[in-house]
Amino acid sequence: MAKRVTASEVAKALGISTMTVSRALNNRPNVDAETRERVRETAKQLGYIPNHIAKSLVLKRTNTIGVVVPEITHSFFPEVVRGIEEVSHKAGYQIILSHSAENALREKEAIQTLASKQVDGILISTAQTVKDFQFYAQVMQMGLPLVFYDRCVKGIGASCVSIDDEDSAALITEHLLQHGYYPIAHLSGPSAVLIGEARLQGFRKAHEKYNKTVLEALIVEAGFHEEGGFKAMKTILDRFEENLPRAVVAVNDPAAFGAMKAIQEKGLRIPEDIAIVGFSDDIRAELMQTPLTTIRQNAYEVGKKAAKKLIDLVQERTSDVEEIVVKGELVVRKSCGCSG
Amino acid sequence: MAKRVTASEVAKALGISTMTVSRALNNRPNVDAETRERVRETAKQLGYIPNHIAKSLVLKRTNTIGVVVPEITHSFFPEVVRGIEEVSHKAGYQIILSHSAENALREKEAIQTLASKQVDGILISTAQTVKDFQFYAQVMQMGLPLVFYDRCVKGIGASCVSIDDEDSAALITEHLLQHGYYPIAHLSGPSAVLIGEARLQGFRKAHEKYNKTVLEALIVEAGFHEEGGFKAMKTILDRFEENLPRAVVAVNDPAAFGAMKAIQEKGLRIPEDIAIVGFSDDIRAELMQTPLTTIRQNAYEVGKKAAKKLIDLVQERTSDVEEIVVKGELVVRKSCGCSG
DNA sequence: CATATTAATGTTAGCGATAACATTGTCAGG
DNA sequence: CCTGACAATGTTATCGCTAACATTAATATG
Repeated sequence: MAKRVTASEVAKALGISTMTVSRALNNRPNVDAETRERVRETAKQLGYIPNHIAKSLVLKRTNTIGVVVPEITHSFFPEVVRGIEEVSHKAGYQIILSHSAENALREKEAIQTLASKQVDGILISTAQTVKDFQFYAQVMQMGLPLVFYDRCVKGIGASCVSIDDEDSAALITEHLLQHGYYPIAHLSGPSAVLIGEARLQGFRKAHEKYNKTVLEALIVEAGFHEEGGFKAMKTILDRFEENLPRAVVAVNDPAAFGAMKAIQEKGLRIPEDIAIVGFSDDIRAELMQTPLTTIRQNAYEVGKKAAKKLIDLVQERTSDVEEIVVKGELVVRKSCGCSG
Repeated sequence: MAKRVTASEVAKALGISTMTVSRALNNRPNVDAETRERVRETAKQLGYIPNHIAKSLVLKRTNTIGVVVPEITHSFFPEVVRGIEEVSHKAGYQIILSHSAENALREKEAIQTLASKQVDGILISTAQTVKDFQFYAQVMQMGLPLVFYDRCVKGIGASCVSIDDEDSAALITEHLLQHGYYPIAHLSGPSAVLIGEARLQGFRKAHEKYNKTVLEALIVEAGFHEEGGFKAMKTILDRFEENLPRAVVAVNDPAAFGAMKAIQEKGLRIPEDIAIVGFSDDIRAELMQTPLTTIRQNAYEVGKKAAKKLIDLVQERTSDVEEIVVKGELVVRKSCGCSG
């Protein structure tokens, strides 16, 4: 590697001390205006690039934050990253991106590597396989600020930015109830996953608000994927052939897509015979033959808020533990039959 | 920040020198097996995390590569990043992700910041507004390896990994010619952009191969977006009402979507009246009413190959300048009417 | 048994920057 | 003209680690 120009070389070229060069380039006071100018010029001419590594070693601050993403491809996360990058960039921070690939071990390694690289803070969305939440607490005890986004771990004193799943699920369910749909089926997520649980809670909450009974038999576990949605919906269609629900709330869009297929295969019309809504505004939602009513999750906003919170912590502008919620937005399309 | 445990504290705890600790933890030879074990144990017990910043300062190597992405949201790039991350991670490198947002100035700043942070190399896809290619050359002269991905800059001695646009465009055009479609229109990209140019070349090449004349009037600039495709197609439909082309090769999928809308508004059928193909396998391509025949670009592979090449350069396993090409894959769907 | 060899460990210096203190020089005020 | 105050600059030490050389102790060799 061709060696880089250092501050002391700039100093030597000008016959002054390294310290003055440092002061001049960092806009410190007590530097003669003319000296400053000469330093700047010489630095530029010699192609001086400050060595941020050396700086970091002294200052104990890297202006870098670590971001751990469980799944890069899922369109939600790139949006989050965009938000993170936007805010970080403005604040003068760079991001080191790590991919845990939903793997607890890789996630742990990633965090350690980030700590080793002395990032000023970490943004993380936990991998699905993570069991040992204690580790996060340890990291925080080391004085490394940690903020969760999207998938949060509560009770360890970490701030957290997420989509309000419960409220959003309530919102979309209310939308159906309000338009007279009842009874409503729910294709639920895997029972162990928090997100699925929250959405189910929202589904119930909406019913309470409207004084309607939730028909437990109409809650069928579908998981997060299309096939699960298809199967779950088939189960419902078969079991309640004579007494079909008027509408379906799916735990997410892919599950809804599967369900729509099942409904159509049965020769039923959407939304006339059965209305259906999803969750997460998958890119395909508006492209379906019958565009899907759903909840748009503002991933970009999640990223921005999480980054802002982390940087506030890093810069000790606050030390509050917050649970920040980004509201979901109801996107009404044809599949619920409410638009017009 | 709670201060971290350092190697010398581990050393002190054991009554040995820092150097021995360093050697033990880095698996250097000439360390007594028992000592090594004791060091490891004590380090673990004290919660020692090596300071990679200090290490980098000495070794002049950060095990970090910079990645500059012009556009995070476009699904192509997250896939590339996934490929980069995959290969980098395996080789023990982390990535600093920068977003140029298609802005030449931001891109330049990003590169400088990355250089300042002493990344071992940079992967970059140029922002569309970049004019000053000389800057890349300067970066390389500083001894900072640079590999372009997807959008390349030639002639400055940088390696480059890209989709073979010309061949892919030829491939999909040939597919149409082979099935008897002629004449064929082309909705081209912005004339200044290399990618568009390459695809047009491929379009021509296919015609040559089949001894067909390219009808220049049927080449209309559409740009990369839906509206442009719509307008360009309308122009063609209006101008050649009596003598419509049998098929259309769009510069990319969004342009194709716009064109499809124009065709349908005109009351024509796809593919019966006019066949159409796109480029890039947008996620929507297979979800259209008439699923779109297109070229699938293996972004993941681009990322992997680019990262591999860069790391090879960084580790001086090679110094060859290569132009690596990832082949596009023809995805035949209904819109070209050739499937069955 | 003296010396060469090697394994295990220690010591010193330095990576490139900045903090903290030290030194100069200049000018105002008595 | 001397002194105090302050601006401009320099010096030294240090961040945490590792390279390179130095030292010690143990073993081998003739």
